[in-house]
Amino acid sequence: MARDIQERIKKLIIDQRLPSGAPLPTEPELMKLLGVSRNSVREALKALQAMGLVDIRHGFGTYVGQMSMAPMIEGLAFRTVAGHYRGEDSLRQLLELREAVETGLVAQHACRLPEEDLAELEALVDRMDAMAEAGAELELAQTDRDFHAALYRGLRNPLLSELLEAFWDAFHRVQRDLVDVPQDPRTTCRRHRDILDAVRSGDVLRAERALRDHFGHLRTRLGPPRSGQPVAGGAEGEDVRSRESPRDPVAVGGSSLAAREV
Amino acid sequence: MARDIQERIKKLIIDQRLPSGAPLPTEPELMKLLGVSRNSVREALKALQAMGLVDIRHGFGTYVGQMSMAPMIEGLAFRTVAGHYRGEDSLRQLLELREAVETGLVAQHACRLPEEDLAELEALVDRMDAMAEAGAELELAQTDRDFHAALYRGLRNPLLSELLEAFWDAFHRVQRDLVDVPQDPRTTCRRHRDILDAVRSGDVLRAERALRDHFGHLRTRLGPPRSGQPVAGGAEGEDVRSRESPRDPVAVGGSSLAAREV
DNA sequence: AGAGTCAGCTGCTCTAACCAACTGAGCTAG
DNA sequence: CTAGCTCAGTTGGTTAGAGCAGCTGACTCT
Repeated sequence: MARDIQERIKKLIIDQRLPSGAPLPTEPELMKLLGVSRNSVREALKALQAMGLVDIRHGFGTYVGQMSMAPMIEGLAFRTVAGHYRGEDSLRQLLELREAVETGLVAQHACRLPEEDLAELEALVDRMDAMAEAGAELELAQTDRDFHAALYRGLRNPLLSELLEAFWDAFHRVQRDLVDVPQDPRTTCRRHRDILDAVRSGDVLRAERALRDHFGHLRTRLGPPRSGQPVAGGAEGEDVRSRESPRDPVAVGGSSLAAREV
Repeated sequence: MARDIQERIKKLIIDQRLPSGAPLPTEPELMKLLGVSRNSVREALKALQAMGLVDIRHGFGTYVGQMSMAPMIEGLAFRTVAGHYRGEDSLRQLLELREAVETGLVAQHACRLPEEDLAELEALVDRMDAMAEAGAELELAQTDRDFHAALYRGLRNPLLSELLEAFWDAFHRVQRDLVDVPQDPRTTCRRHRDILDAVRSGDVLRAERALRDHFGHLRTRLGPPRSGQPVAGGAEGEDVRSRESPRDPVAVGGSSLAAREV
């Protein structure tokens, strides 16, 4: 039934053609409109918020969300972290995903990048160099992200662009939290310049190779491949009726320390 | 603060290495554990459920979710439907996304598909033919999905496979609900057989072309391209403080009719 | 005219109670 | 003795009412 409430709110957004940012009915209004209690309305809204469909602002109102891929990053990052800790190769899978998509894309349109995009890429690589010199790790990463975003801007497909940026975000968030690899900024810069040069030359194969080298470099930094499959632990849940002892109470209480987001 | 509760539950899953299907503390336990009211716990769980991170079963308990891409389908489908109704080209963008990823992938590994996978693809195309003859639209679509899934199984990257299946699901759900194109089952079968033959031949370029033809065919069925950009309607929300009249109360009340999921 | 205050929205959290689904122990009837 | 039922006790689902917190806008005092 809670699911039903969500569906009805979604239907309301669809039927009214509400654009991103449009105000939704207030909680009391939704109560009367849907004929359910305040609590149910709130739970439905919370779920929709988690999916990025609505945007709730305290003391202000509820609005149609931007429908970005942000919640997907959240889910992907969590899935990756959880898998990593369970001994799966999730981080490598995520990197392979980026590699597969990006190399496929660059092969498709690398030869027809307009000059203005090339110029922007050039400027970005220059900025990366400068930041590598200055030792500004954070800004370097941001520029790295911008580089990859600019590379696929020419596709004129915002959905695709958002998705790739989402993958980038998820990967870097998890990598930053899980593995503490000593970055070599200069190498990173060089790889990106290689990619740019290859793209500028219009040589599709060379561009693909440069990109693959870049990802290969990243992959080696993840360390040796872990056991391909996880420990196959515990029959995948399936029918866990045996709710034995509810586990020793974990120390979750007041840990605002180590609130590293995960 | 509600966000904080979600984070702490996520942290609990991570820290305890809980696998999919493992039981989580009950709601009263979480209340004491986190020191918040039941209501807040429930709202956090609802949000996590929406992201597929936990699985709530009435009268049974709360469990760690399968972390599948299902919630992403939900979000993607909604985003696409909403965009479509707002005059954007969202459905075409989604199709282009599939095309870009799949053509990129097939180029990478089409030439090294093991014989067993080829045999499975063959069997699937045969089944598609049979279903096309029988006029079983639904089963045909399912087999179509299986075909595309089998095509990328050799990559041994479950994340990638799930994502592609998620794209397929989202696209077909939206297409089924939005546009009522008269399918020509035989053509669909032929296109898939072309892809299979090309892949079997080991000719990468031919495989890529076959796949691109397939998507091109789908694209033409979406009708002529809509205005590249949306109507640019209403400054993208941004700072909608002007909460004017809350809109005429939409008829959402008792519509279990037309509960077509959207 | 400008700054402060207050009433009124908004969403946020808590408490308490009851409803509904499911389990498992114990009872009853065969 | 077993098959089936019933009934307590668990779980999550829903409702109600109260008060708290953030924001806005108009009103008032300086």
